[in-house]
Amino acid sequence: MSWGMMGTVEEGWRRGPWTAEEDELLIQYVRVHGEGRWNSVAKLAGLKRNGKSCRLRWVNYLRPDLKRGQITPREETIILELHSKWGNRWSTIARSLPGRTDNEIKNYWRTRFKKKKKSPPNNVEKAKKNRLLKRQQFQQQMQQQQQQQQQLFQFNQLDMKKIISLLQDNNSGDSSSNCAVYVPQMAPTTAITSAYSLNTTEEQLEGHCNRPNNGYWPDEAPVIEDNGLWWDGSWNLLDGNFGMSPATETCDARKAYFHNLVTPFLLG
DNA sequence: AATTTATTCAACCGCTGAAAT
DNA sequence: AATTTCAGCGGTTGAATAAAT
Repeated sequence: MSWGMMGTVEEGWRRGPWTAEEDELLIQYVRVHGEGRWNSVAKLAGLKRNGKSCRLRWVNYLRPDLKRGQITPREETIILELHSKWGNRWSTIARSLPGRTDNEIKNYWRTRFKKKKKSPPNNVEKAKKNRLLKRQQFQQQMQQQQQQQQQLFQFNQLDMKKIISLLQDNNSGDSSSNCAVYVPQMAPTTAITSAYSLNTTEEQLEGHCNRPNNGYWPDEAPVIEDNGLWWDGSWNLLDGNFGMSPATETCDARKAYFHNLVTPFLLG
């Protein structure tokens, strides 16, 4: 089937690129009926599109919460990291990138990171240089982020100790309370570079998906990392805020924040 | 300026699993 | 319990566009 038949009706359904009018009909439909029940769109909205096509158009293009524009370097970092963890589970990866679709992420990864099948011989050297440059830039970026993370982590550990000692002081009046404090430990550098180190080859990039040997994937929900951090937190961490209150806030405000953070972990 | 080649990405397909009948 | 319907997923295609020759 070629796009030469685009827009033709086969078995009653239109195919190919959507027109502005069709988009408007679909938007109206969702406005009235909500998402879902895609197979009734044709009947209720007067669209000659099958449910599958309608759903895809909405999910990948018309949804109001979609983020337009290019993938940012930070989003790219997340994509690479999550792909190294989950492989081609695009929808899982997309859940950690609000406003981005699995299709978008899949296309992005495939066009930028998937090994090229063939390069014209005279371009081989040029391509190699470009790749090396990009890899070095990526490595440099990662190192900067790691340094930031380490600094923040050290700083936050100090802060955390102060808060904990304050809390323990507060509780010391009650000798019967046997408090145990859970302090989340974080590896100084999360494994963002795990699959993308300086020596990473493109072959490794393509086949680096570290699926467990037992062939069984960990729980899909991309919520909690091994080190106990949430991905939301990781984004903030990359922002340099470590999932905390903004840098402009006072130390007291941060302590209050930490108090709230730590209190749930106080046992006893 | 014209042609060829490479890249991007919207939209499709087949498949799977869950829910409904 | 078996069948059908539906939503969602990942892989693939090919038109449009950009870059190279």
